[in-house]
Amino acid sequence: MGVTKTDNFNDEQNRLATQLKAIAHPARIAILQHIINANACICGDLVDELGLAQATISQHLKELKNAGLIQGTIEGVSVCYCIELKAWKALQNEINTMFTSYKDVNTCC
Amino acid sequence: MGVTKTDNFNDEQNRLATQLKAIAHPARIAILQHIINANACICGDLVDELGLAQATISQHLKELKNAGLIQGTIEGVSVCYCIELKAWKALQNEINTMFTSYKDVNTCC
DNA sequence: TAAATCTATCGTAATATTACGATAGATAAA
DNA sequence: TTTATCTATCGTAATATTACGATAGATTTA
Repeated sequence: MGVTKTDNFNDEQNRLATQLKAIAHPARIAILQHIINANACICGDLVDELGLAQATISQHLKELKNAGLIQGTIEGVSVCYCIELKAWKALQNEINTMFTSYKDVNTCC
Repeated sequence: MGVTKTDNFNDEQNRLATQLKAIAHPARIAILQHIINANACICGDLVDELGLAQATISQHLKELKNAGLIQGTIEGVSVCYCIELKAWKALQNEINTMFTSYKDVNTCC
């Protein structure tokens, strides 16, 4: 198969999984870190930085855009990408909620 | 292709991506939530809870184990799983570091 | 207008992931 | 010992992901 059985899970679980998948790739992590470090935005120099083909970078950027985590603005001939603060904070929150929901009570096996 | 070019990225980026991938699936999120909610541990009732085949659940558990996020203890005929606190906290920290590294300075596009 | 530059998309090949039935192995119960 | 119960693994089919060359579209420069 290869199809995730989305119906078996609730919306929250599916949405969180989708967003996590968006950042669960070294290239996309590197892209996000680069955008963050540049403080402002970044365009096609990601291609030089990451050593991946231009088509590949573009594809990764698209996935981050689809996840709503970044936003692109056309600037002349190039495109400037930056973090979408709202979605960024929201995802951070959701992840944190999951992680902090585990209280270490020594009742485990 | 389909092979991630691991060599293009540093160890931190690759490790983080691997662990994120481990939790970037609704079934595995549901499994983690279930383990957390049960407070102690959980065995094969995940099969009843999630509506996935036993082989599928076992496979997901294996991936979480491989990521070091859970730990299983044999208890008679069944196996009891629980969160691996150390790895859990470590991942939470790494993720949080990434998210908080973004300071919203209004210099973006 | 023509050439140059940058990015997105298409098509495609290689590989990974997801799910499940079948089955094996291990322990408990009869 | 035999049977029942539970979990892991194997094999496999369906689908998704990753990467890249080629190319198209859009804008700027010459």
